[in-house]
Amino acid sequence: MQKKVTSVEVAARAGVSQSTVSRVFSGISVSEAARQRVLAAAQELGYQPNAIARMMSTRQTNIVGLVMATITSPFYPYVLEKFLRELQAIDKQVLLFTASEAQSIDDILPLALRYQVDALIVTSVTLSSELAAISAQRGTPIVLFNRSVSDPHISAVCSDNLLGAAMAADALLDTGHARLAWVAGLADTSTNQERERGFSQRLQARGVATWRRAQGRYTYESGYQAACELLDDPQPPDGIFCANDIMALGAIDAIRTRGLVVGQDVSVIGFDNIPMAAWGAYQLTTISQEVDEMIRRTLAIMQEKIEDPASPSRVERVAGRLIVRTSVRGLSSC
Amino acid sequence: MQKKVTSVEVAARAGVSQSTVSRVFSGISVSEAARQRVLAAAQELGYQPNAIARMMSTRQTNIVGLVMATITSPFYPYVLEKFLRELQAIDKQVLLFTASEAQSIDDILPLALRYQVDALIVTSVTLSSELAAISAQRGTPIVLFNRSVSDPHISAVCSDNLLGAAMAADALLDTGHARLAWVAGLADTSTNQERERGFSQRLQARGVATWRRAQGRYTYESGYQAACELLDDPQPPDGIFCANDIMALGAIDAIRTRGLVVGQDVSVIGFDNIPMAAWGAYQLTTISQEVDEMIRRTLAIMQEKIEDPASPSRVERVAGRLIVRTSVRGLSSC
DNA sequence: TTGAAAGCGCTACCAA
DNA sequence: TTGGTAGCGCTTTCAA
Repeated sequence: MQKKVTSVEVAARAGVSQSTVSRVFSGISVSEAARQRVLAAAQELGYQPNAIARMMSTRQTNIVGLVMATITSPFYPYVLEKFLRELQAIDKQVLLFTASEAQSIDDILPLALRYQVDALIVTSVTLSSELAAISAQRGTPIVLFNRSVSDPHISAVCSDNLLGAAMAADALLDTGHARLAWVAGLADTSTNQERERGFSQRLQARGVATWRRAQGRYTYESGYQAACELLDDPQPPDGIFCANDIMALGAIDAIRTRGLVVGQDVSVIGFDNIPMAAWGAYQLTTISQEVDEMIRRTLAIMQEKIEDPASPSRVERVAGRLIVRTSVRGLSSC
Repeated sequence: MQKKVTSVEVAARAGVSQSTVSRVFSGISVSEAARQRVLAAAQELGYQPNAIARMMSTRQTNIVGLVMATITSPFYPYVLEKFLRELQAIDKQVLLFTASEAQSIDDILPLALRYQVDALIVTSVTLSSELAAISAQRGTPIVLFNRSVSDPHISAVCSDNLLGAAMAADALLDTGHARLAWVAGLADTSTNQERERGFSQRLQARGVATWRRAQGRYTYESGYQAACELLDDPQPPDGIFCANDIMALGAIDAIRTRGLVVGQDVSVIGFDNIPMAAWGAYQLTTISQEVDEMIRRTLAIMQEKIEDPASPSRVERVAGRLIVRTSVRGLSSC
C-alpha cells in the first residue's frame, strides 16, 4: 500500500523531468522516446495523475453539479442516467446532490459552489433569487431542468406545460367527456402550476365552467387517494387529468378497485410518458415530456454559459405530444 | 463577476492573517473578535472556502465514488437516493459514474481513482480482479453492493440470494404448483447465478427434477417475452419464478394478455420488492431485498476500510423475506 | 491566539 | 523538445 505515487517519482524512474511527465499525461508534444519511458514507468508504479492537483493549477474542475430532489419518482431515473452519460461523454464528472422536493436549495448551493463546479444543473427544486444572484456574481451558471423561475439570471428548460395540459383538456373534451377532474401535484412546483393553468384555461376557453379538483403529491399513493375522493362524489367524473403519470397509475388502480373500467366508465390521462405508462396493465394515454430533447438543450445552454458566462439567460420550452393508448375512451391513435 | 474570492482577500479585509481565516472556516480556536471580523468580511465578499484547495493540502477529498449501471431499473433509484442521503449526512460528497450493466468497470475505476475518492461503492457491475488488486494497492477501498465476487480483496454486501430463491421455490411447491419455470436475468451477474442455483437446488432437494427455463435481461419487456415463450409450451407452467420483480410484472401482463388469471391459472413470484410490486394492478408476491439494512452495512464496511485500509474484507449477506400478495395461488399472508 | 512560511501535486511559462 | 520554477488556495507546523 504505497498510497501515493506522484509525477515526481515517475519522472525519476523514467529519467526525465517532472514537467515531461505532466506533458505526457496532458497530451502535449513530447518525443516518442520520452513518452514511452514515462508511460512504462507510470505503468510499473501504478501512477494515475491526481485530478485534484490538476484542478488546482488549471482552476478548472470539469465537474458539473447535479441537484435532484426525488430520484425515486419514475420520471427521473432516466433523466439522471441520460445526463450522466452525456456528461461523461464530454469528460465532465458529476457531483450529485439531493434535496427534498419543494425544498429550496439554499443549503445545497453554497456547498456545491465550494467544489468549484463548472456549472450546476438543478432538477425539481425551487431556487431562491438571492442564491441565483450569488451564483451569477460568482460566475457559476445554473440551468434549471423541468422547473421554471422568473429570475432573469437563470436559464431553464422545461416542457411546454401550458400547451400539454391544453392538449389533455382537448383530448378529453373532443371525445365527449362531460364531468372533468384535475388531480394536482405538489402545489409549489412550477410544473404543477403551469399544468393546472393550462388545463383550466383551455376548459374555460371551450366553455366548460366547472370541474372537480383533488390534491395529490406526485406519488402513486396520492393519485390513488385523489381518485378515491373524486369517485366518492355523487357526480363522479368521467375524465380525469393527472399532473403526472405516476398519479394517473394510482388513479387507474383506484378506479378498478371500484369495479369500474378505465377507458370506458372513466377516462384517465397523465403527463410524462414514463415507461410504466406503456405497460400492459395500464396502457395510459398521456402527454409526453420529450426528455432527450430537453436534456440536449439543457446541456447546450450549460456549455454556452461555461464558455461565456455573460451570455444571456433564457428559458426554453419543449412541446410534448399526445401519446394515445387505451385509458381515454374514444381516442383513436393516429 | 469577480469570479474568485480567496482567503487572502478576506484576510486583508478583516485585518487578520490568511491563517486566521483558514482557522475560522476549519472550526479551529480563534478569538471571538477575530472570528466575527472574518465572518463579516467573508459575508461581504461572498467568500466560500475552496474545497479543491482544501483537498490538496489535507490530501483527503471526502468524496465517495458511486458506480451504477442501470439506474433506470426500478430497484436502483431508491438505493441511489438512500446512499446519497446517508453519505451527505456524514459530509461526504458523491461522484457518480455509470457503466453499462455487465460491463467491467476497468475503464471507470482508473478515472475514479484520479479523483482520489476516499472509497468506491460499486453497484451492479462486474469487477476484474486485476483492478481489485490495483485499488487495494492504492489503498482505495471498494465495496460491492448487490454483487459478489470471489476476490478476497473486495468486500461486498448482497442479499442472501440462495436462501431467497429457495424460499420462492418453497412458496410455489408448498402451494401445490406442479409445473415450475424460472425466468433468468442477465447471465453474467452474480445475483442471477445465485438465484438460479438457489432455486434449482431447492427443487432438486424436494424431489422436483424438471422445470422450464426462459432467459430474460432484467427488464419488463424481457419478462413479458419470456413468459410468452413459457406459455406457448404445450405444457405451460403453473408457477413462474422471475429473477427480479420488473420481469415478473412483465410476465404478469403477458399472462393476462392470454386471458389467464394470475394467482389462479398461473402464479408468479418475483425478487426485490420494488414499489410497483405493491401496486393494485399487480399485487406481486415476492422475495424482498432489505435495502436499508444492506446500505447500512455497506456504509459501515466503507467507514471501517477508510479508517483502516488494512482491515479485512468480508462479504455480508442479508436475508430477504417472503412478501405475500396475491400473485401466488394458495398463499395466505401471515 | 496569531502570523509566517512550507508544502500538497499538478500546470504553464520561460529559457535553454 | 526539454527542464526549472512560480504559482493555484488552502492546511499545518513552528515561533512569536
